Amino acid sequence: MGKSICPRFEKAIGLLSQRWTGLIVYQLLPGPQRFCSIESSIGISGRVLSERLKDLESEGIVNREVFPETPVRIEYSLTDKGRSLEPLMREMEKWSQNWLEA
Amino acid sequence: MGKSICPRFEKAIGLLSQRWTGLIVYQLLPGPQRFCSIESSIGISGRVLSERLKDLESEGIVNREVFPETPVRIEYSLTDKGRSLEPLMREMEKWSQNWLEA
DNA sequence: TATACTAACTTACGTAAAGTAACCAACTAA
DNA sequence: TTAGTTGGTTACTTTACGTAAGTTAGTATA
Repeated sequence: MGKSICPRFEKAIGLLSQRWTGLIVYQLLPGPQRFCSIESSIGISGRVLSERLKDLESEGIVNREVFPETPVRIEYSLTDKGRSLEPLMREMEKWSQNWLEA
Repeated sequence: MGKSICPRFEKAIGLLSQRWTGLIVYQLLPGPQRFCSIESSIGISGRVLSERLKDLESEGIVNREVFPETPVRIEYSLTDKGRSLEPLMREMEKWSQNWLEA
């Protein structure tokens, strides 16, 4: 009954508590990457990566750019909204360094 | 192949990208809460809440204390490790305020 | 001409995680 | 004796995810 949580916060945590979403954003922080590169670097399946990238694009967090080369190159990058998640990611890095063991 | 992500970071993001984990921690930030209170405040099912609280306890993030009253009262609270997630939660709050619509 | 190669997906199918609802144990109050 | 409380668990259904094969478009090779 006492659902007193801010709906914006709930949406944010809903986004980032979806499997892989955080890692995809983290992986794009240094710069644009293509599909196969993200796929192999974080170990996600192509099926789910495709799904996540569409979600993130529709949320305005990720941008998709097509380069009609051969074979086609498609680059995914963070929008301003996506890059603004960097402080959060840095906090996560800090926490993991301070509180988790190697 | 290029799995260059720090294993500690991967573990952290693995924890927080499990559904409900973030909301449970967030809900415990102000202080101890009992099972039914967490359940109703975030809208999680009892089955999964029970599962998550066990996980979080075994990760040293949440503490479980039994008060043998009638009916029994069980309080869940954050450990130091759990409370250390507060900066991350605050960043999430900030981001949601700045970038998501109501 | 036919076969093969690449990137970026999509489809079909099986397994794992989560939601729903009913039930249980222990204790007390009516 | 019946009912009510908290903090669960169990059985079952639905949704999410993983795996592997197939698709499309545009070359390049034999």
